[in-house]
Amino acid sequence: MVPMESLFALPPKTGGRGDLVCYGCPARRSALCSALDDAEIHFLDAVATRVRVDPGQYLFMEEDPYDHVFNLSGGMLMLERLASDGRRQIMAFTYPGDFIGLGAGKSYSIAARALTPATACRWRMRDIERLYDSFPALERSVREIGNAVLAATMDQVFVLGRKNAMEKLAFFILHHMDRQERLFGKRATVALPMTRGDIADFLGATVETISRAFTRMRKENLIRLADAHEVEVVDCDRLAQVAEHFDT
Amino acid sequence: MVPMESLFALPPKTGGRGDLVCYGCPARRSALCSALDDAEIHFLDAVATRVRVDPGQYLFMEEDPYDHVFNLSGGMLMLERLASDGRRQIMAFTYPGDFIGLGAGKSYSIAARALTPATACRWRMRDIERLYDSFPALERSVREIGNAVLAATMDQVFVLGRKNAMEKLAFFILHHMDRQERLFGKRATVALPMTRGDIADFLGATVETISRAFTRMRKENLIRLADAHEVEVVDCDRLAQVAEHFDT
DNA sequence: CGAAGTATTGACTTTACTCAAAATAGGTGG
DNA sequence: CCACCTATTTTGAGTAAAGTCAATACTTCG
Repeated sequence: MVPMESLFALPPKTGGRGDLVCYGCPARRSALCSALDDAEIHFLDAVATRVRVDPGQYLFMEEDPYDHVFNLSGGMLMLERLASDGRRQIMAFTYPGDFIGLGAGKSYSIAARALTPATACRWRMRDIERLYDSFPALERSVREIGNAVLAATMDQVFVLGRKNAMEKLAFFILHHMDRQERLFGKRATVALPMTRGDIADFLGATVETISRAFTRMRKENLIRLADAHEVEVVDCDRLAQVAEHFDT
Repeated sequence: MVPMESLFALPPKTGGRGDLVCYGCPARRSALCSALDDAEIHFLDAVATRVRVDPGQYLFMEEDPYDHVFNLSGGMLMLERLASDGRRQIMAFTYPGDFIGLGAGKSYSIAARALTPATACRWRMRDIERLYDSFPALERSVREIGNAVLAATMDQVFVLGRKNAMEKLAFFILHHMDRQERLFGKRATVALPMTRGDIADFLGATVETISRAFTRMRKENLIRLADAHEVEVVDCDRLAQVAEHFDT
């Protein structure tokens, strides 16, 4: 079994080619950075700050003034919203290459918290907006990222509004399998570094319901669990069917 | 009681000033169109088609090729997603001035269906994208609209994932009160032209649960119902408290 | 090794769903 | 304008899925 840590490895401090960190960055081909070519990327690099967050720590919190955007280069974050009475909703789990900081208003409406050790590039909104003027492709990329994030959020709305516990969890596992295949290639297991509570707060359920759904999937031989955070999908097609429709 | 129809009145066929429909359009100050001034707006007008949809009819459907965007000028639409087994999730109810057509991929991921008689401006995506090159402010507007829509969709995620029936409905009524106040000014009642079933499919519940929540709010004197589609909010602050937290 | 956090399981409760029926509203044609 | 038909809304009664509370097992990490 490949240790999960290795999947979310942090990027090297220096690039492989030339002198720019960007050249060797695992997020170089991400939706944001790929908008600029190797000749242009140093404009983005010049106004970037590299930040690092340890598990459990926040990249930003809900009330922080909304004046920076980020591109995750290594590790995994979760974007969460907390209500005054303690109820929590997780909006997304983010992977290397993901752009973070889409929003409106004067403060963030979500907090970004590290699930694994993570590194990100940070830009002041003002600097990014100035770059939009020089590189329209950059603004186009951000707009398209926004469209993709919106589409994913609408998927989540459907799942939360209209799916039961088994369907929700099947959707969740398949989503992460897909993301991890794209990033790391096909592998034996799906890594789920978040807790059962985190999954519950993403899917609009309770820890117990999620735990029972895992157990049920295991018993019905849809998945195998090496440990709580390593899921082997036994029958992908059948799991996809479950995600589509499951009745008792 | 002001008839609901009048709120969603369709725009006049010709503008009030000059020869451009845009000049007299109720959506002239909308997030999209206000990106261009009176001198520039004719570039947008030149490639626009005006379309009209009757209640129950579709502006576009889920499978249609995704190659047009719209700006609603009059009436109300709902954006809905349908699953193969008949389950439906409504993503939004749109008001005059709303931009419609944010998304990703080759076909729409939602359908847009008229709730009242509605009119909209339609543009081919290709034409709009060409205008982005000449008017960066237009692309900026669309990007910002996307951010606002994403924020609203995240609110919906929280509501669906973490709120009970009474909280959901309180949130829903207050949302539409707010939108209608902004558009039409403060008025005695909130117009809800959609059916109970539509509300249920927006809030991730059933018709019966929504109907019972309305009845309960009426009995607790939070609202009064002239008829099923005209809600008078008796105590706005208390309704806001209910939206925040309600227990039995 | 012990402590703390996390995960699972069990027993019971509750909220919302389902099915069914009655009441109400809306629209059409006579 | 009224009667009838249909769709919508409301209400009731019973059920089921998920929530709550509590105990136990398992991990991780100092």
